[in-house]
Amino acid sequence: MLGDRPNPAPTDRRAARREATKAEILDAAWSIVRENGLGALALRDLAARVGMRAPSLYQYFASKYAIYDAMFAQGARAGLEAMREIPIDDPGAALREGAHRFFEFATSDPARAQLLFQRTIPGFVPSPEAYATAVETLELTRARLAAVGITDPDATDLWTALVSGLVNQQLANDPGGTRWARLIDRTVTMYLADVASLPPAPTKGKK
Amino acid sequence: MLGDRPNPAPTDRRAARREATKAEILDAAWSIVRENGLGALALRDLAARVGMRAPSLYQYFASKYAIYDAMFAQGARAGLEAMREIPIDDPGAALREGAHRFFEFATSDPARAQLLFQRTIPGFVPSPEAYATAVETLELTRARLAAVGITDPDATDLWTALVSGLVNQQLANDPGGTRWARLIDRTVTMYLADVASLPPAPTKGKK
DNA sequence: GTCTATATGTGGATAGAC
DNA sequence: GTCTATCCACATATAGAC
Repeated sequence: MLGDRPNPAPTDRRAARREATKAEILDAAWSIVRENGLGALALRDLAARVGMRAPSLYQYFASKYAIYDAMFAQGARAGLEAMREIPIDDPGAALREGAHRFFEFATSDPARAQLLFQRTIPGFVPSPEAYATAVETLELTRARLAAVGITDPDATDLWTALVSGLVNQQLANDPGGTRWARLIDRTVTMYLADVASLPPAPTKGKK
Repeated sequence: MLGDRPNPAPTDRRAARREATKAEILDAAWSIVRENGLGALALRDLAARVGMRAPSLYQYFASKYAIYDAMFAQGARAGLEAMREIPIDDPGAALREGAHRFFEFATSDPARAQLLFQRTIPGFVPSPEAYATAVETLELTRARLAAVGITDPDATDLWTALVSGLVNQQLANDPGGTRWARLIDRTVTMYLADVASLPPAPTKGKK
């Protein structure tokens, strides 16, 4: 039996090296995508950036979609972390801070936003695992709203529409600028006034 | 000189036939795009739908981008027409009707919305002529807001953010549903209250 | 004049040599 | 584990049949 396994436990070493290479590939993918747009990711270019030929990438990712999926997971994780640990001073402040952080997260990297929030790559659908992180972020937002006393589903949907609207207009019509960023506080104030003016909305039962 | 021009004036006939074929191609392109997504437009498929081979399309459009551009122009024209002739009963009603019409226009055809409002095809930029129609629609909205007494640029930007936010959330998270459509009236009311509560904003001069 | 046949270049992806 | 060679689908361009 001696010598049957020439590598007693180098498995973790291999795995670590492998993970490092995958990370390197993903970094290169992000740089391409940020430079030339999300749709401009070509495996040949990507391979060249990490000193490989295109087919070698298939040792690390099963397909181009798998690369997009890993990028989606990274982006979603970054978004979740950006939204974590917001100090709650008063009702309005927490929401305001949340809006600012999300806006900053989304507009600071247009390519990432396109990957996460628009379904723009033909045929690409994020895997359940990758998507779970995105859902977690939404849950966190929901919880934050609830902490402020907002539990009405309509009010929650309205909130997401407001924030996403500001982000979208900023990205589409004034990328890199502040035309819609300047409207965040006003929008939050407007939203809070609206929610306050409406009845708490009965949790169940029609009319 | 006689006989030099064997076709004295069939030019308009030819032109008419040609335009008809172009229209037929565009119709087929829309149907493909609505079925399989905006990015799924392949010239082979498109040609097959109109009984041609791919290269023949180049007799009618200089490139694939030219097809997208013609589609963009058609979409923008449809949007402009959808927003025209809104009866102005009272300030709120006109805005409300405008929001509903735009929402309906944008959400009723996701592929068209993607072409018009998201820059999703790599390398495609609408021609100035096609884009002019889209700008015209925005001007119309601006004029409608002005008719209601809203001329503050910030208030105008806020309006577009609100409407686009509702549209985006509807398309992204509940396509074909009414989850955000139901919030249009509430959003308009909220917006009008906000605009009314703020000072008219001095047209010029800082502070 | 209109379309077909054909060719080129660029993608993603796979098989097999080393 | 990385390479070369290759395949297939696609957009695109040109030559020539009808």
